[in-house]
Order: sequence, then C-alpha cells, then structure tokens
Amino acid sequence: MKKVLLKDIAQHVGVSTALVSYVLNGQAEEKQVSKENAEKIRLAAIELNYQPNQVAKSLRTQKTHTIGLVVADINYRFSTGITRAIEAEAKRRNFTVIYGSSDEDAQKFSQLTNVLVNRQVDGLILVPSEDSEEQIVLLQQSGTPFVLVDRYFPNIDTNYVALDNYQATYDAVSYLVKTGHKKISFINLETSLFHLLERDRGYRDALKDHHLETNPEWMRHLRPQHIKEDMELATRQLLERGNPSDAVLFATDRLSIAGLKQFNDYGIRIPKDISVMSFDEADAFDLFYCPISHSRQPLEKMGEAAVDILVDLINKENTHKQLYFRTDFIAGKSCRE
Amino acid sequence: MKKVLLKDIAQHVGVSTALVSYVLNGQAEEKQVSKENAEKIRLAAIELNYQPNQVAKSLRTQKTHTIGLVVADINYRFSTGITRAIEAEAKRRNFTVIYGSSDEDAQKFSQLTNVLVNRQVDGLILVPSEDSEEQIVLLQQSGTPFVLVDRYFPNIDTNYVALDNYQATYDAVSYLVKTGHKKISFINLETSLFHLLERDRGYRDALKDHHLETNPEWMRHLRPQHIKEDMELATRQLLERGNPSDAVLFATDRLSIAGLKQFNDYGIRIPKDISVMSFDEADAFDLFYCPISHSRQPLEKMGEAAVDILVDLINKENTHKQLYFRTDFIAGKSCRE
DNA sequence: GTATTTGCTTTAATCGTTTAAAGTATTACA
DNA sequence: TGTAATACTTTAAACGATTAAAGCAAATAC
Repeated sequence: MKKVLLKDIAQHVGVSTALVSYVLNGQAEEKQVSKENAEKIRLAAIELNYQPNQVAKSLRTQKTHTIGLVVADINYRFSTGITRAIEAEAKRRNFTVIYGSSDEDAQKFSQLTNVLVNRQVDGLILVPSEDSEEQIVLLQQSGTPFVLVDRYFPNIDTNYVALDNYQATYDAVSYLVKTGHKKISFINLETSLFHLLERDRGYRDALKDHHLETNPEWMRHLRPQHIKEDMELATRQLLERGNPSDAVLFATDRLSIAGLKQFNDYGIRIPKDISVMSFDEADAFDLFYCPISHSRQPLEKMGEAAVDILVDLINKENTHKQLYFRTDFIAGKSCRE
Repeated sequence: MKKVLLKDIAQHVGVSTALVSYVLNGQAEEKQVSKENAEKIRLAAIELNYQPNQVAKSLRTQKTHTIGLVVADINYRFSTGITRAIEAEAKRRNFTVIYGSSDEDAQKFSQLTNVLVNRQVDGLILVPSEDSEEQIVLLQQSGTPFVLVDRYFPNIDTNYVALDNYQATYDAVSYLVKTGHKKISFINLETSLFHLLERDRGYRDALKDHHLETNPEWMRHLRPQHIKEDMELATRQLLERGNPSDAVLFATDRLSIAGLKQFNDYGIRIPKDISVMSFDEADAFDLFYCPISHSRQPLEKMGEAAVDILVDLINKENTHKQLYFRTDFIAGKSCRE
C-alpha cells in the first residue's frame, strides 16, 4: 500500500498542498481557509488515512519532538523507574523518548549523547556516568538543551534535578539513632560520583552531631566491579570483631541486595543480629523474609520535573533550575526498635 | 555554535557538496574522486567536526536506520532482558531502537505502533498485547516489516521468534515427575494469549502421558489484575485440603514472586512443604532463602534472532521465519529430590 | 468608474542531504 | 588533427512537509 502524502489529499480535494497543511495543522481560522474546503480536507485526510511524514516535518520545522535520555545502567531499578516517569510525562507533552544506557562508561556515554544529538533530538535528559564531566561541558558549549538527573557536577553550572543526598543520609542515620542504635556502619561504593560522596558526608556529619562512636571498619567503600567479594569482607568485619556494629546503612539498592545475600549466607538474621536500612528499594526485597526500611526517591516527581525543565529550555524559555528533592522514608521491619 | 553543514565543508575545501557527500559516504573510489580532494574533504570534516543531519539524510534515503520496539510491560524482567538484547544487536548493525510499553493494553499497543511507524522506523519488533490481533493484520497489510517476539497468533502467518512453550512446560513437569513428585499443580494466568495457553497444554499432556493424578484445584488461572488475592486462595487450596499438592509450577515469574510471597506469609517452607518450579527468573529470587529451579528463556538469542530477521526484511530479502527456542533448565534447590 | 479592501488560494522557496545526469578538462589513439 | 575515452567535477532535482509572499476575484469605498 503506497503512503498517502499531503499532495495526495490536495489532489483528491482539488486544492494546493498549502491549504491542506494549514487545515491539518489547525491554522484553518488563522489562514482564513473557507469552511467548505476545510471540511473537505479534513474528511479526505481521514478517508485516505493520512499519516504525516514526521521526518519531512522535522527537517522543515527543525523540531523532532523527541527527547534523548541516557541512563547510567538500565539494570538499575532507578533507571527503569525514572525512564517510566520521564516517558509518561513526555507523552503527556507529546514528546517521544529515545534512550540508551551508558553502562557507567564515560566513553559510551559520550558516544550515546552524540548519536542522540545527531538524530536531532530537541533536548537531552542525562544521568551522567562517572568521569563524564568533560562531555557535559562540551554539550553545554554546543547549546543543546539538557537536564541532568540524579547526578550533577558541583563545578559546572547546569540545570539539574537531584536528590538532597546529604540530608537523606543524615536523616537515615538520625532515624537509626532515634531507634536506639549506637554503632552505625555505612557501606558505600568507591566512587568519585558527587551524589555518592554527599551520602558519605551525610553519614559523617550525622555521626558527629549525634556524638556517636566512629570506626574505620564501619565505613566501607566497595569496588563497583567487585561488590560480592568486597561485601563478604566488609560484612564479616562489621560483625566478627569484639565491637560489632548494631546497624548498617547501605548507600544503594545494589549494595543492599549484595549485603542481604551475604547476611543470608552467614546466617545473620535481620533485625535480630543487626538492623538494616537501605537507600532506595529493590524488587528483590519483596522476597526477603522481612521488609527493609529504606529511603525512597520520588522518581515520578523527579522525572516529571526533568521533562518540565527540558521542555521549557526547548521552548527557549530561559529556565535555570537546580531542584532538590527529599526522600520519603518507608518503614519496614528491618530495624530493631 | 552554529551547526556545520555539508555545504560548509564544500565551501571550506572549494568543491561541490556532491563530492563531499561521496567522500564521506565511502564512495570516493566508486565515484572516482581525486585522492587529493578526498583527503582535503576528510580533513575538513574532522576539523570542522561535521555531524551529518540524520533527519535530512533519512528524508532523502527513506531509511531511518531505526527499529521500533513495543514491549508488553517494561516492568517485566522479560522486557528489560529482551530490550537489552535487541539494543545490543541493533547497535552492532548500526540501528537505533525506539521503544515503548503497551502495558498490556491493546489500544495503547495500536497507538504506539502507529507513532513509531509515523516516525518512519524502518521496521518493528513487537511483543503484542492481548487482543492486538487486528492491529497485527493491519500492519501486515501496510507492508511495514515487523517481527513478533515471545507471543504470536497461530491464525496469522507472520514472522516470529518464540519459545516452544508447550515443550518447555512439558519438560518442567517431566522433571518434577522424575524427581519423585506425584501431585503436581500449575498456576497460570487467566488469559487468551496463545503462548500461555500452550503452557496449559504442555502441563495437561505431561500429566496424561505420565499417568498422574489430576485435580481441578491443582490447575488455576488467576486474574491478571488480582494476582495477590487470587494467589492467596489458590495456594491455600493447594495445601489445606486432605490431598495436598507436592509440587507447584508457576507459569510466569510474576506468578512465582506472588506465590513465594504467599508461601512466606503462610509459613510454608520450600522445598520441605512443597517443591516449586518457575518459568523464567526474577531478580527477586536473589533474596529468597533458596534458589528457585526454573526454565530460562534464552533472551539474548531471541533478541538477536529478532533483529536478524527484521534487518533481512528491511533489506527486502524475502525472509520468512518462525523460530522456536528451547528453554534452559536452571537447577536450584526448590525441589525435593 | 476606479481604487481599495476583503477573503481566499496558489506559488515557490526552504530545511540538509543524496545522486542521476550533464559538464569539462585531459589523455589516448587513429 | 579529430574523435573517443578517461578522469574528474558540478548541476540540479528529489525526499515531503511548512509558510512567506504573491495572486486573484468579489465586495466595498470614494
């Protein structure tokens, strides 16, 4: 079946393509198209099942109505969640989303953003990978509208939607203190990512402000590529020594999963032997024998905000926004009271 | 910073745009461009950091090098897995993937495919939702190349990549028989989806061939929107009566999760109280106290095959393929021996 | 009776590429 | 010397839409 073009409708009705374009783009009034012709055109479009060629449209208008999204790793629950939220909001505003995953690799990240820009996306929503600072600067110079999500670089002045990671961690520790814990440990990733460093800072400050005991073995940074091995050691050291920790806060959902698995293997029971708190939730928690207390990122709101800001930028409204969201605290049964 | 066009390179070097186009598209030899000019053009392209406008390119060549993918529900592990596989293979062949989730809604499914077709994707990979048969027929008539994955309609002759669901279920039951189970139950969804009905058929035939006891309460179909409630009843009935089932096979990963949760709530221990087998794996299994034996779909191979077939179709190689894959059996510790 | 306005429609350039087809030197050969 | 072949290069139409600008009747103004 041959594709129906604007020209075909014009021919069918017996007018020029200009009229057809005006009518189908809702400019019938403005361009003073006669009611008669307008009606005929609309009918013909339906009858012939006209589907405009978006590529031609885009070339002419220089707008693709497409948003490029680069997430850090599609396997993260955060990624699927934020993707969903962004897609929903984008659809509401009549944008399509093309996305890719950088798999936490700076080079892949650059490549991906370039591919998306070449495909003439109107703007980008990015969860930048580690070491992608340079690429962000380039992007900024190129004038492509973009918004960072979740992660940002304190040295670059960009639009972003982020979590108040410092506060969230501080609050989590405070909750543990309030529920009677005194020897609180924290397991994070070995990273240069600012948002994770902020979690470190939150932990440290909270310990200090609450005058809690600190212990180098209670604050661990695991190598992202060796979580399993490093976790084995880290959890053992938390518990085995003469001075065991009484609560552990995991900095990411993946760490929580790895940690809980390890506790299972060691026969450690939660919360009897140690209390557990997690940053973010994982599907895997569903089948753990006890619900895990955690800080929940408001993904829907964050995604929505990111699209809002981006669309404003695309429409040349000189938005400049750096939004911080708070986590919700979801109480489980993984902390002894 | 202004975008660099083909024209700019031409001007910079002092030749026509045609030459530039030939060189940058690897037709320098074929079109007998002088080595001198070819070199100059290549240098200029790099120097000016030329990025071709894909939209213009697509309009002219009528190829977007884009594949549209519609999955049934992005929250399924199957969906993220197959998406990943498809993206990887697509990238290898220099295609971009645009995707959307129909959320198991036929109307949304139609809408999405239309959007993708309007965006001039070169072809589609589809996991059709229930009741989308009509849309598939329309698509077929329109001549758009497409491949179905996971699900297909026995009454429509399309290209597809699927699982041999009948055999997989038959084999799963046979395994349970071999390991000494005699009262095998099966929990599936209430559905008209062919691939799930095939699982029913596999279960029934296996029971018959092995001369096993059948029992209406051992074969349940839960309403997709009410899995939790229905599961509560179904699992209770499996176990409470005078004649309890000794093994249960779940037809999907989501059913497995819901079922295992319910077993947890009832205090049923796996595999002591009942053996469990699952179709497909879920991340959530990670934190269950025992590894779940399951049939694993070869997502990578399926995704790869789907892209292969689609690309052939796009290149007008009159492929006609209906591929079936076998599941791998992953032994866990959820079945009593 | 001519000029102007109104109401509506068409013409044609444009977006940034690709690519037949035509153009133009240079060399080869009779 | 004239013609043909060779080796390049340029011209310009196309892809399918949008949209200023121009065109053209009929109605109104003076």
